Amino acid sequence: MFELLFKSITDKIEISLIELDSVQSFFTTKKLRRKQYLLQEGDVCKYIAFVTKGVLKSYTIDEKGAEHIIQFATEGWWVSDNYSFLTGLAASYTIDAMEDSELLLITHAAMEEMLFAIPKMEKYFRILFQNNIIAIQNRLVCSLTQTAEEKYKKMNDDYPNIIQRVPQHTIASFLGITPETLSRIRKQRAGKD
Amino acid sequence: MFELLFKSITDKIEISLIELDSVQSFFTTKKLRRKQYLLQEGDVCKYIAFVTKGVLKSYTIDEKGAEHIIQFATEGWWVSDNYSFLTGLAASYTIDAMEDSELLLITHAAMEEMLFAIPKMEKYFRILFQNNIIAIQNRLVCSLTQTAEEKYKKMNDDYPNIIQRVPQHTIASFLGITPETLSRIRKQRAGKD
DNA sequence: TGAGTTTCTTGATCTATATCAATACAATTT
DNA sequence: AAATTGTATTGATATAGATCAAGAAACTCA
Repeated sequence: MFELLFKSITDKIEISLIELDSVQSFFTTKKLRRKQYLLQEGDVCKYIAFVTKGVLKSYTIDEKGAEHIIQFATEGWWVSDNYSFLTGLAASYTIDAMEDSELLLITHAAMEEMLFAIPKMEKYFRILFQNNIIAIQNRLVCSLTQTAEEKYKKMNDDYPNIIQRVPQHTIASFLGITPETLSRIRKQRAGKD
Repeated sequence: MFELLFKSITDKIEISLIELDSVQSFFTTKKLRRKQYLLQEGDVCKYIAFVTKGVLKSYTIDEKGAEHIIQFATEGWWVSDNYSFLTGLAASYTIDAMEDSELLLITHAAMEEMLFAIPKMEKYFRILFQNNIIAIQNRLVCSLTQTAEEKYKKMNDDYPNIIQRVPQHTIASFLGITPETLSRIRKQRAGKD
């Protein structure tokens, strides 16, 4: 259950088994069925979640009811509405499971306690977030500069795994294009590469 | 010189004056003239920089020589190519000054030393980066969902200050639209609000 | 199993924004 | 002050991708 989290931590910082054991004690586990919510827009994001199994998506919903995907989270990734989690204010993102999933949850209070008890975990999260910034900025550049086809190709190269596990119209939303456009791109591309 | 940095720190964590004094010792100062580079694409990003005066932009350059703005940094903001800074590999962003500017610089080695000497600075950067993620994700959502006019209006609301200090075609690039489109939007909008 | 839902495809049409081009204006530099 | 360079405007035209619409697969779950 905790191996993936421990790996994520030991990849970034030096930490003893005893301390890892202590880290573990601040988390609770949760299973989500496909389509179940972890967080609904307007609620307060009580936990940040580490995915040990499954796929989740976080997204906004516009006036027309269309979803705009912020992030996919699979095994080994964190997911939350950072803004709501930090401030305690209403979340603007919805998070739900796209497959039956298993999570490690930590509340805001438990997080504070953990960081106080094991200060080196600050470093873990600092590095985690720094890597995250790099990834999101990269995605932002792509969204500003690339054509629909280039975006899809890059998605294929970077996250082949996600493409296989997630419906096509959800990929389209993640890339900021319509499902119709993605369908046409795939048709054109068939056979390429 | 260091007041703005100290403010940024004390806004986020509890820290003594003695420790702040120690923080200060890890930085060097630098002045940049308008149009001078802090970092050129392909070089290694040796420093992260805290802006105490002026405006900088970080951007990529495409095959056609067009700039795509990643970020503006004014007084009180950090700027760097995080990826290059962390890995020591070649930077994909260029950073230069749009006004005569003053910076506080810290090298990778000095940063490591500082975080070792004053571990609570990990918390400062963790919070800084967490806030950064919120901001970039927010920008990403806007770039995926909003029209050119909505983007420009939001930019006006969120960063009126930047709009006044930065040429219009650079704002356009930041928003992912052409200068011509921005010019037309401004014409239409004249008188609105 | 089969009725309902969800997802994908394809075609016809529309539109926001890009591109190309020319001019005018403003700000630096010599 | 002239020359150079950078910036903004405006018009004409092109186009990538959106939207609308309808049918075909592909799943799910009673």
